[in-house]
Amino acid sequence: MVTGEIGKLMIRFGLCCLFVNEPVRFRTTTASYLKKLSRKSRLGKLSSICLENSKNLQRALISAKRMGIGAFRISSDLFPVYTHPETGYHLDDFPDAEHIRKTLREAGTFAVENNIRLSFHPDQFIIISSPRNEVVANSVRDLIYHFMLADLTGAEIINIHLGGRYGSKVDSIERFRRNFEKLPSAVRARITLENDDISYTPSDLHGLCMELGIPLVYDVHHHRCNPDGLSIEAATSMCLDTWRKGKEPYFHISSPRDGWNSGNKKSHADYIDPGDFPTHWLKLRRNFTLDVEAKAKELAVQRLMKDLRV
DNA sequence: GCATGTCAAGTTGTG
DNA sequence: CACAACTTGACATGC
Repeated sequence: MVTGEIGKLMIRFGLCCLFVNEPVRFRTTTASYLKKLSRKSRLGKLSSICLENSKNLQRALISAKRMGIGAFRISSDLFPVYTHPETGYHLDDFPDAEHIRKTLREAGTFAVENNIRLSFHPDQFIIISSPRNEVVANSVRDLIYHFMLADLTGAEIINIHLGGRYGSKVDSIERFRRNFEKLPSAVRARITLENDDISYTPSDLHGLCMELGIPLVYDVHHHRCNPDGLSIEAATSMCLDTWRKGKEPYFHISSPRDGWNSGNKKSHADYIDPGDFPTHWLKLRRNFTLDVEAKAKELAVQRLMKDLRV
């Protein structure tokens, strides 16, 4: 059983990228270090990091299964600095390329067999709505990198934000719409959009998502930081609209580290305050996945599952 | 061996 | 105008 069961409702709890108490350690490196190495030793080092990270993904899923965690967000750094302009590389450049592919496919099979959903959440540099062509081009490249990993592991979701405002949200949404078409259709099929904590609310994104067929990931913490006048109930149902039947919606939750009355509501706390979980969600008639964004990682997921079963 | 400084990228908001 | 915050630890380096 990978889902929390509350009455008839099934909530699938998700962990983001890392564990604090499990023997799962993802390695990384930096472009400035790689630049000092010859091409051969550079590729050797990267190959061994990527292979180890792929094995760690398997370990991560085994741990998730044991804990009843039903979704896992894979770190964008699984293959470090893959799209860097100077030290970027391709999987086929590696001595261990086939071994890495096999390891990632096995992780994907394990996820399917154990009903664990996989996703990616590329970071803040991926901006499809930027007025700067170079930023858009880099973002497209990075999304294609994410797609490669998603294809190997079977991850169904690549979740991004709309981007900056650049003085006009309406114009920026229009640019997103145009630039989105530049993505290969296989990549587009995995993209979701999430409301953010400073600019784009569920109301801002709903029309675009409906038109382009992009599922809207509802982050209730961001909605509280960056409200649009909609109640949580209304925003939830607006986001659910964008997920076609049979596709399980994603929600995100977190609690503010310094409390709701502080100047800084955005930083994430170690754990989720159960009071921040919208009671309305317990009455939904649809199953959903809830990614828990909390610093205590799997401990926070386990605590929230326990708190909600009371 | 341990402490420390560094790390590719964009954008916004604060001081 | 400069810098921190999103996230975020892990690594190489230097003592």
